[in-house]
Amino acid sequence: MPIRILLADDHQMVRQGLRALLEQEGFKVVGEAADGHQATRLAQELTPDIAILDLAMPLMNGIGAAKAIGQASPQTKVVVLTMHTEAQYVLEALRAGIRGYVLKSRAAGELVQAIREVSRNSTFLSSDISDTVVDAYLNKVDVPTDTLSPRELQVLQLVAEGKTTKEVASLLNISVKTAESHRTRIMEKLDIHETASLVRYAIRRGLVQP
Amino acid sequence: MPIRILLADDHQMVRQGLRALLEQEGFKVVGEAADGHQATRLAQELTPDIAILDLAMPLMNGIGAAKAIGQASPQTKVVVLTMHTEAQYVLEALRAGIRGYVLKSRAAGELVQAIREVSRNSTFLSSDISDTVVDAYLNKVDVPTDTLSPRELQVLQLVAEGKTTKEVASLLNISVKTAESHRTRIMEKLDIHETASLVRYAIRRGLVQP
DNA sequence: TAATTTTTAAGGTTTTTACCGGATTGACCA
DNA sequence: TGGTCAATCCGGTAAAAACCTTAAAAATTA
Repeated sequence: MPIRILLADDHQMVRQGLRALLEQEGFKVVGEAADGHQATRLAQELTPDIAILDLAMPLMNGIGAAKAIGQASPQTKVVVLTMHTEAQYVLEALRAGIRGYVLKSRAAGELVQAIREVSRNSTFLSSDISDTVVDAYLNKVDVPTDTLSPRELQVLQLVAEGKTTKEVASLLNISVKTAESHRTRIMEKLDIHETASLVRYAIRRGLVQP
Repeated sequence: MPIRILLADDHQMVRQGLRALLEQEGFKVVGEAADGHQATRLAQELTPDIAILDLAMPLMNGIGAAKAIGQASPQTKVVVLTMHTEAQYVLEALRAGIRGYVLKSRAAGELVQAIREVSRNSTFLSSDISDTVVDAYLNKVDVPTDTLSPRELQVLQLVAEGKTTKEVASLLNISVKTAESHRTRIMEKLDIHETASLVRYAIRRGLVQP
């Protein structure tokens, strides 16, 4: 029985390319998602063996999606596929429970290898990921953590993407007032008082692309 | 005789995926490049019919590569493949002599269509490209793009720094209304509709630090 | 279990934006 | 030299968004 895969990347063209590559290798791509929300919903519905998640996605980024999928479909193992080599991203992903971390700058063979390793319960990190990062994770060295709650991170990402409070509310299925509350609280916590600074903060945190 | 294609994108995995898709369609990918320099060299060496260029590449970006290829291999037609929908990217690309502009967020079919159109000397723009840009292009109207006036750049920077419109006005010794109309005009020019996107644009332009 | 944080929400107020308009200056061009 | 156009400037009004305060389930943690 082929390994069943969910593919999440915000660029349809990239997804189609990856699908072609993966199907050549005998994997079965059972679903595609363009954002973290959709990925989570599809993971719950399809319970794929592997979810391949881009880190930079709108509405909900890869980290958020990894956590959500861990809840919605525990048997699904997550492989992150990204351009980011920075330690911060890797560690955050590992803490979110991902099993593989593959760089887009590497050959497709690495993704294939990652899928095979992860699906037999091992882990896989692209060869460019420094050993120090892994050490840091294993030794549980303290890295400055976000004081923001998961929900707040979600709201922050959406705000930084340019969503209005109304849009945020409807995307998260909460009232406008609640969305407002979240944003107010984020600003309080971060001691930030304008949207522009919030956007810059979100970019520094890697929640959105510049 | 199949259409001969040069593929340039800084992510090997994406290139491999696109190659798979294009070869399924009967095109012949004769070369791959990971940056603008390499793309230019290969274009000169291989004189492909079509060069597909990502805009975001190291060493030399897609625009620079498009111009260089126009010199090095005049018979090669350039199709830009990117995630950017902003007017200034599109127009800049058009001015650099590109023949197709395709968004990565669209289906691969659009890239195929673009290749066919361009290779028979037509042009192709992805359907998400704003109508105003298309109009500007079709009417050959010289629409100002990133040619923000000095005053507008000033306002943009202040806005991106988190200054309120009121603060901008007082810093520049103009009325709030004037500051507002500057910002409105900036957004018009850039085809951007929220402050958050404006901030991200300013960061990309290097006007402010993230 | 108790304490705390998170997430949710509303009512009333203030601020900002969107959209309409027009005026002036200076540069460029036919 | 008169016309055009971009840049700069400013105002009114209606709508939208943000802000302030309060608060109560729900989830987490101690």
